[in-house]
Amino acid sequence: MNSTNPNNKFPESALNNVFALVDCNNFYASCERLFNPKLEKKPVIVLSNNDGCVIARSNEAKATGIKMGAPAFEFKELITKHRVHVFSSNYALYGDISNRIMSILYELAPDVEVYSVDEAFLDLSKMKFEDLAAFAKKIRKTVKQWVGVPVSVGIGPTKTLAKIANHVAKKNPEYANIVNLCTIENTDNLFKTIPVSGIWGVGRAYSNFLMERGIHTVYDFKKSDENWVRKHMGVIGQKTLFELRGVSCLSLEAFAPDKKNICISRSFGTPLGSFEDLEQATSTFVTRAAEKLRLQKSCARAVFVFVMTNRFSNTPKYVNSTLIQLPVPTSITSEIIHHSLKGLKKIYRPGYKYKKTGIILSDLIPDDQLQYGIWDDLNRENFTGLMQVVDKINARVGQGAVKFAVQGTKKQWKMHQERLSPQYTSKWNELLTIKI
DNA sequence: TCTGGGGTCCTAGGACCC
DNA sequence: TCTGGGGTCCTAGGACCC
Repeated sequence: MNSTNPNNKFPESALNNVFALVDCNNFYASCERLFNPKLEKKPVIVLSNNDGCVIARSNEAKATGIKMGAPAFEFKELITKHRVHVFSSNYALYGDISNRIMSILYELAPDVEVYSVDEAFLDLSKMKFEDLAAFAKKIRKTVKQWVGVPVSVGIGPTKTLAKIANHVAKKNPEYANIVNLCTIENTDNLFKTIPVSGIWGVGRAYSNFLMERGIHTVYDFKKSDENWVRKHMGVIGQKTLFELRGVSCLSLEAFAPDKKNICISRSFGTPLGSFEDLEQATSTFVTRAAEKLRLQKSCARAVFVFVMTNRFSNTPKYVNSTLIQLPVPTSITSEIIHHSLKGLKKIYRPGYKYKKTGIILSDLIPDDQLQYGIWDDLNRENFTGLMQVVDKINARVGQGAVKFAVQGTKKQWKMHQERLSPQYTSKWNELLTIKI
């Protein structure tokens, strides 16, 4: 390992830090409720693409026994029996609601790290200790009042502890969605009641590993030997251990770094057999990925293309992929499509029913560090200008307003979304109308 | 019938070099 | 009869997150 790797170093002590984690309660389900108040107190679930798996559940839905991440068809009976309201995922809606919530947090707190669509860390180190509880209440109240989504707030001296605090706040109604570990007398007693799997950074594999060795709770893990943890869980596990002991190893990252890979992939509603259909899907994926690429002002040096048949069915299976080095780092959609389709041709085999394909743009570099090849005969300036115009039109008129011919118009590969709610906040013709 | 999508980081081990 | 050692780079795979 590189000796300059900063990951080996821990601050001596960081007890003066205070972090908060603000996390939306059952976010997607709460978003669906916003425009549909009849759903209050009713079980609500949201499904993944193609209406496949359960990816969000209201508390009432959790109580019915519907499992997170499991295929929806396994719960058909429960859904009917408990009259669960089912929605296809509506990412345009959730993204917009998320932006509104985050902008409130930016307004209320000095330093914010948007960690995911429904979570943000706040650095409250500069805030007076006695003001923390009131501040957490203010966050909850403001977000609820201005946007309508309930949130939970966990506070602690490290990010990992703030995560745990949030976990406790959500699981135990008596805390009313706010837990501040800094003011709890004996956190060890609390930690004895939380399973080790509740720790941020301890997933399924590690929690099985730990439980087999008698480490069942957060408390057990916190008391584990540092070197043993380092040996079996690497530097990340060691950091987690330190964080649980109150030593801050993970700082607030206010600025999201550029992506190192950009991936677009989809499962198809109906499996595809023909090359033309896959070609249309693949070029559409490249188009979206290249938009994202240009948004962060990067160019890709390679593109990875993959295809696969349904891994669950008994039909003939085929999985293949190819990595294509682009002759010149580029963000020009047509150029990346050209190379991707060459790759697709290489791995396509007729006779299979393809369930999923995708592309990954990789080896990304900032677009101001380009080195053009000597034999490059493409007029890059013209194409870059064209891309800017296309991006502008699509941003204004709507995604896909201007397309490449190869993307086709039939969209054979479209998803199943039988229970999609309207884009209440981001499409003019789907705005909510209220009759008075 | 029906099983998501998009990311990151770390580590071990092989290739290669001197 | 002998068969080094240290370093870098790359990749695949495994872990995690939401």
